[in-house]
Amino acid sequence: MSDNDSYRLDDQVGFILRKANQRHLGIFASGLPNLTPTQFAALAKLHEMGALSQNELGRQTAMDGATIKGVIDRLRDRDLVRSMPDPNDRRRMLIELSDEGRVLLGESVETARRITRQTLAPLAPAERERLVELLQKIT
Amino acid sequence: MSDNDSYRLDDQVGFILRKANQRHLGIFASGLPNLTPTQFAALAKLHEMGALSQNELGRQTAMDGATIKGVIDRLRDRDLVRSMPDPNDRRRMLIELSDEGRVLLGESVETARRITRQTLAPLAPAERERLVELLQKIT
DNA sequence: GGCTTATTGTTGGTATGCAAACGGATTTTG
DNA sequence: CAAAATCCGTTTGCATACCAACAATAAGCC
Repeated sequence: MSDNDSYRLDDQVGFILRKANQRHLGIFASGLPNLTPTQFAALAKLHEMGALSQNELGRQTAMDGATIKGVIDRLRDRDLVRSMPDPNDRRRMLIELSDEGRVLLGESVETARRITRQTLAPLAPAERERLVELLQKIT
Repeated sequence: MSDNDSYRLDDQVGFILRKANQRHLGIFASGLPNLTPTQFAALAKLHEMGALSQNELGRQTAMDGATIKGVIDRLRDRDLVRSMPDPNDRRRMLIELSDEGRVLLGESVETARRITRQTLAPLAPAERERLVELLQKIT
């Protein structure tokens, strides 16, 4: 039945997805060396939505509780975000952008746009929309 | 100039790429719980190409030297691969599939195919080829 | 041959990322 | 209202990932 020799790793979507992601991470690291993609995502979401609980910020940025905690810890160590207990729910920590975080984000957004363009540079304009569309569908 | 409020994280290809990859990793972990995607990639490449040096295997599977080392160490601990010094180049370690590794790979390939199908399930057949094609281009 | 350069594998450091378990707080439900 | 279920943040353990630095070896060049 199953012909093992016909399985080519390089044709598998998971492998290609991992490589595409790798390339993007490289571009990101070159463009914004002092912010990781997840750290930037957290700052960007806080700017979009205002103060959020830690777990809620994790959901908005596709990180589980254990991961978002480390990200927030490192951002707080650099004074890019502040955290304070939610007065309405004693389980929650409210996370908000600091002034420094807002400034850094502002300085970084244009570069972030360029990173997106650079990642999609090998594609024709119509293909770029198509790729994003297809990726959205499998998410 | 740059309107910060028009930057939406959810539209950025890097963020979507990360989420798509996350979904695939979840599917993979459900289907093949005792093998990570990178471990499977290493076994599959060794089957495709025969014995390889450690670094060369890393290049074939898109892992840098530090990463492939850990993967090989864990595979060797489980006797899925063997490693031996290359007689022609004393810097190199030759890595090859063990019989156990070959058996496990054989048992896993059909599931791996299913994982690929499942990852692409939300797409129509024509879209699946298109997505893989576009991802290849940005790699 | 000898010198420079490149390659190979290793180590240490930092940062995701997920699972599982936990105590505390809140919400749901009977 | 009390018990059960859920949610919150935290910790631990494991496995990628990349970078930078390093020693040993090999390859290239004059």
